[in-house]
Amino acid sequence: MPFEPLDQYLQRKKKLAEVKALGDDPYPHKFEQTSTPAQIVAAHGQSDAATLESQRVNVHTAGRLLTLRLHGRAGFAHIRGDGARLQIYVKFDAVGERAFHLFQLLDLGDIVGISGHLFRTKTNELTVWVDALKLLSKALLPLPEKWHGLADVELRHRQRYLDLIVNSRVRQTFLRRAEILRGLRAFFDARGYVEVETPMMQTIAGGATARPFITRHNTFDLDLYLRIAPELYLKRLLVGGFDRVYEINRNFRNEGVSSEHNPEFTMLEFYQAYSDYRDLMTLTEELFASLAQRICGSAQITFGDVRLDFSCWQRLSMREAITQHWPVQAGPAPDTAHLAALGGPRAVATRYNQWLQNEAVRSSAASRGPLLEVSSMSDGEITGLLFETLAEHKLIQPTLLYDFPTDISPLAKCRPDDRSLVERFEVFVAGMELGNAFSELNDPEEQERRFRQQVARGGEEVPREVDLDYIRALSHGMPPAAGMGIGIDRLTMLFTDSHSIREVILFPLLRPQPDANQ
RNA sequence: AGGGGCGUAGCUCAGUGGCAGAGCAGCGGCCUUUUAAGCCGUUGGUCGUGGGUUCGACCCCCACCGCCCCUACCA
Repeated sequence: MPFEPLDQYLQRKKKLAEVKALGDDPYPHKFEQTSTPAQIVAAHGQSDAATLESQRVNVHTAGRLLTLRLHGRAGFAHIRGDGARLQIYVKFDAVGERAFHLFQLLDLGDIVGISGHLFRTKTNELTVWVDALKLLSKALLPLPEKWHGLADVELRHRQRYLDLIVNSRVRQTFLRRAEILRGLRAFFDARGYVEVETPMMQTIAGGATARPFITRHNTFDLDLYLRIAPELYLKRLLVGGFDRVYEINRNFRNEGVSSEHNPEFTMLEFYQAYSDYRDLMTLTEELFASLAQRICGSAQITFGDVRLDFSCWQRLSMREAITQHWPVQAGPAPDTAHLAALGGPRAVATRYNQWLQNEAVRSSAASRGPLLEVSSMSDGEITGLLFETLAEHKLIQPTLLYDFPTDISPLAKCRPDDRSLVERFEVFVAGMELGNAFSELNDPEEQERRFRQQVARGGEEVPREVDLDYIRALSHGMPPAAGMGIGIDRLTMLFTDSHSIREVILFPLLRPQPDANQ
């Protein structure tokens, strides 16, 4: 079917017919490439004209035509393959009438195969002196503008293929994402972890609190949820005797989109038997430092206008974070003992709300933020909310935040000395939550009790029923273990200096356009 | 979901209450070492969509659609 711009589409169809009339197949099956443009540039980018002349390096290579400068009976062009640009020179005398005619029929965006030898032009650019030319694929649609490229963010995401052709930074970002995944696998493989895959379609969406997507299996006549976390299955594997497992794959959460959220996102989850969350704190610091080293060549990386140092971590309890980031204008900061006391968090939240209201009265302008709605919340939930409101986005340098309230951590083991807290920490960098880890609760009776509490409280983010098979698995005995989840998309944002999650997901979810098929 | 911003040629962008613009891409020429090639000529528009105000709307007003940013939910 013809696409816009129609005039150019039809023009290119006409050229395609002329190519066929020359006896050429515009879509041949293969082309023997001896080296890619990237390999040629890498191997000969430094060779001078005399060296190239004496060596006479012959190449067969291919790529997409990006620029074209015709000078009558000769012409220059750039092709790009494997991420690198290579100039080619096509001369009537060198290729003959028929091939030169084919050359004149080419459009920007066509994919061509060429053979010839390397030389340097007057301006000293490495160039292929073409002696044979073949069209490998006709492009019926034009490329975006060669100088400014494709800037419209929406178009870049909807037509990522164009973005990748035209914007080399985008290619670099996704190559780096792949390198991060390789680095993660290398890290865990080297430590004796087994990579596994667990169900993404589940009958009970557990392992996190989030609204799930629902889908349907026809033959079983069964509603299924797309998983919100692999956690409960990975821990079944701990029961089964895989003492170290990891999984890297998609989770699906039916929530809004933002620069830090996409409904499907990639998580790494790993579990390590006979360990607790302290071991994972150490492991986390090693992991981030080794990734930074592997990806950026240093433990320090640049993100926006800040320098992040992964060789130097801050460890902070949730209560300390609230105390430290309490707004000075709102009066004296609450101390951690106050936050730990029964009813303390509620009193602190009330004081915060009163300050907000006074502030709103004083300056008729917009208030500093919405009031905290804490009436139906427990102390632990309020503590979590206070942290998110006051401190989360201020944790820029790598931080391990620990001492989470038990009420917001149904899968974590309590601290032996304080049952209102669990052995859990989260990783914050650049104001983003990147990871979540804890000592895994393996007492089946306590786990069942906590699940039942959750279900009783209800809400769309909580499963409607208890995952009894998981409780049964725990009842067979799960070794003491620690586990962690790391958001790969956000991790990639950090290491590619990207400030929207949509820049690190090849095809982020966008609302379909009504005329998308026209 | 709420607030703010944006939407003009295939792409990148100007523009004004009074004939719709440029560069690139395209098309026709000239050109056998150019590189944002150049020179001459030229095609291309439902100005996001639908209403309204006006003698007249791309411009002002309203609604809707899409994207971006902030806030909320969330990782």
